[in-house]
Amino acid sequence: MMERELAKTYDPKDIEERLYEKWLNKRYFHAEVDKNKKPFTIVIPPPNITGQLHMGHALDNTMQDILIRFKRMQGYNALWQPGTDHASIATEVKIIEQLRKEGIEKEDLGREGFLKRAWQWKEEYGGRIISQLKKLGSSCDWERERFTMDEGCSHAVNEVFVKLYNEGYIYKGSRIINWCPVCQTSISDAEVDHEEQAGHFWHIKYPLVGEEGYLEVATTRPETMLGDTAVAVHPEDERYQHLIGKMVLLPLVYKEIPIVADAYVDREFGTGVVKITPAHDPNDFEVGKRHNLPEINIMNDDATINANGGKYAGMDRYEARKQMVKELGELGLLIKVEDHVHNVGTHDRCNTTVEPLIKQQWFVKMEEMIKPAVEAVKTGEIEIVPERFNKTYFNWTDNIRDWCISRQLWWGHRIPAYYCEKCGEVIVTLDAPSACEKCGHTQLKQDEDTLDTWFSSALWPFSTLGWPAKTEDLDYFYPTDVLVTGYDIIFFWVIRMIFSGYAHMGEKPFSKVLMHGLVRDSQGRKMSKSLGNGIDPLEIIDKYGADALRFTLITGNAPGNDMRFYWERVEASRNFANKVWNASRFIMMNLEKAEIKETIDEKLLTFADKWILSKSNTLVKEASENLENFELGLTAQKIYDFIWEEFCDWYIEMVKPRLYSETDETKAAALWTLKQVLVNSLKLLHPFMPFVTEEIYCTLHELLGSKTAESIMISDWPVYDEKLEYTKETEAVELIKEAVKGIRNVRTEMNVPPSRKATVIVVSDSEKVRDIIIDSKVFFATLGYASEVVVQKDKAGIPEDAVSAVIAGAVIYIPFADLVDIDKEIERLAKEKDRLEGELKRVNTMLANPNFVNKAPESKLAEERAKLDKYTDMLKQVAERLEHLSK
RNA sequence: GGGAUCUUAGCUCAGCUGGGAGAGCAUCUGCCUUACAAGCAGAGGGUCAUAGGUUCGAGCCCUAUAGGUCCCACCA
Repeated sequence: MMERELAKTYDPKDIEERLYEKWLNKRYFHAEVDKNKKPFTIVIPPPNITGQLHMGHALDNTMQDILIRFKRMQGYNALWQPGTDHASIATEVKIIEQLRKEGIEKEDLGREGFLKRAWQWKEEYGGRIISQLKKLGSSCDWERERFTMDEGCSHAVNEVFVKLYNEGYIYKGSRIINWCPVCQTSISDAEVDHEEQAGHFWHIKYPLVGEEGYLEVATTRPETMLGDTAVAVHPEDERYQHLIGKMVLLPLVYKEIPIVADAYVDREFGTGVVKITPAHDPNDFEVGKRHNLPEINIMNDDATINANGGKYAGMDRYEARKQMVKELGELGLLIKVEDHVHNVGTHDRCNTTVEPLIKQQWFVKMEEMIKPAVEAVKTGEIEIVPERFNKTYFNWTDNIRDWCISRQLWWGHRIPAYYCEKCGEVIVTLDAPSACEKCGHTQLKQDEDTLDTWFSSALWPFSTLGWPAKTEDLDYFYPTDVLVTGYDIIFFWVIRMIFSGYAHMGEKPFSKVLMHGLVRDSQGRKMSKSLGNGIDPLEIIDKYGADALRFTLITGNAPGNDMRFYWERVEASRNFANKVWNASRFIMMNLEKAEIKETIDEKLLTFADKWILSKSNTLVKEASENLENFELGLTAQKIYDFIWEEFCDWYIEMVKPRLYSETDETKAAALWTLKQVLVNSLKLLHPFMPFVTEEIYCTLHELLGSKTAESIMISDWPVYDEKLEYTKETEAVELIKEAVKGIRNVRTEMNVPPSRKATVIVVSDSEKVRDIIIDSKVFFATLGYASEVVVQKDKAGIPEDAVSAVIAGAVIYIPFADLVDIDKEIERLAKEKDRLEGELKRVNTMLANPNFVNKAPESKLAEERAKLDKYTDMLKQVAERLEHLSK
């Protein structure tokens, strides 16, 4: 008796949690250095501790889990290294929000107090996303879970900072950076989104000094006038050449500023005159450097005008703009205002318009460091899949600018730089120095800033394995094998990990990068909080099970493409899980009454058995290859098709008569084959649907009294076996399938219900075909509702009123007497005739073309000739029938 | 401005190196057949965006055009 009664429908709820617990308890996810095995390593893109599992995570982690489970079964020492990211700015914003609700500002708490609060927050919520990943079935080695701000990772961060500083790659400089006035911190270029906004183009008169006239300057940000230190024209612009070197009077500020010549100016655009505000525009900053112009900062950190703005001081940037435009108008200096659509930089977190400001910040010099990273992708040492993302990658690396890494935040890795309060010496060291290296003064102050959150994630592939210590883990698992992530994160993370890998490990961090797209809603929109169109993966798991969710995310989607989410697709996946469940239930119901041996004598196998074994074997080959190439969707589809169509709809149906018979001597072979193919299929499916496959696998082996098979996830991945290529048997079954389909088709067309059995007469002049039919009469009875099967060489004795199905090599007659509608039958045959004539025309045209005959490969030629014979024969049969009936 | 990508059945999408158009859902017909109605059997439905080109042969390769989506970019 079966120890566990299998329910009629698959209910994931009963099962998933129990199995996950079991996997954890058995430590199947855990990997340790084992020199006898080859490693296969994936590092997780660490989710933010602020995060809740969303569809993107679900997709990303399902893909990783599929790969890691596949490789683990293949015998690799598979390590999936998990962890979370402190998410500096995201978390800090969250905590500030929380504090505000309590009426507390972060400054009230002070740095210490705030950090204490942040750590509390991390303890409370940081594990949430991890427990959600577990619900998905992720087989991460949780014993190795890391956090970007844990001791080891922080140590790695400091080590890297000090190293790069000493090598001259990290420098502190006064440069123009992107400033978010709301978050009150600098941000990197990658964190700026460009948003097209409708704005205005103000044309303003800048009067010439010492002569009549003015220069017309157009600007989108009039308030920056307060910081103008020059106007620029193109050196070869004839309109203005004579004015170069002269002065204009800056309106409202009443200060004389020079007219400089710079090739940066586009003569064609606007008036060909540009106001230069070095402190508030990155281009102007460059121009200013070239012409030694003063940099006047006119803005406070909250984007109000500062003391340099004279009477506008204290106003918000937009308020000042309004006021200044008004005054310019009154002074008659405003020529015109045009509507103008332009790109405005906004902060990707809070959507605030970013202000370019000159600030003292820390930077990483990129020019040299990026080189190996470019080279690696160019030479294919690192392969991005799909390849088209190479362009995205190079687009960034080719235009790389120094990376601003300092942030005016508290939650994060504090920059390990110390300033002597007496002599101002900057000391960058791993441990806080007790005295100034230069003057011996003991009052030192650590830099207030923290590091960009991506600074630590850039080190993730090796910091999690113990770097900077030379650990065995590092030696064994690094470089990792594949990185799976969304294409939206190439700049932030992928590139930075790659150059960091080369810089600190002297080696690439991973060999392949597998990119995936976004999960969108059913209308193709990005899922977002503000739209409220997000779908909670946990809700899907709750309703349909993790397997269904996983399968949905993987199928029907090409690598790197975005996908739309439909509940109907989850339902279809759930239905598939249920199909697998029920097929297994059926097989086990039969197995429990029988004794199954491990191996079987090939001679006992019928041709149907050999056919399905052959098909299953082919699937093993294709699935393994496709997985190797990261074609996850294609693999899933093939497994689905095989299980549902070939195995369930055909093989299981074919095998039923043998199972129900007490005397059939091939019954054992049928059971053996069922078990064999089922186990094979479950294994192939396991990476995609880990829970249902495990449950069935264990129940099955329990039933068979096996002690060894304790979990499918540590079982061996099936291996392709040449011996299982049964070509002859496969051909035979394909013929049977054609015949059965023909019979079913004819019967349905004639509206004959399955309850009405009928004699089937198969006529073929091929002995081979006749033999196959004779051997498979039983299939005609069960699958084709035949009461009797007659096989003959010619048409002798065929009743007048028989309907017929023509297949390659045979004609199948079914005499129905009363039920046959001759007109309908003629119509049907005429349609078939048309079809065959069409096919023949195509084949004939091809074969009549000397170019085709001469140039096409021999195999293709043979194929077409075979078709010619086949269709000619079929057409002849159909035409004969038609003629016969038309009489 | 540069780049990527998409346009295939009513809907959402597959279609891997060019060799007779596929799936899921939806629609229609018949079946509660002792694994599964979350199922079974059958059917209908597509000049593969348009125009050229390469090729014996193009949904697939090349060029152009139209429309959609996305990324990057300092035109003030």
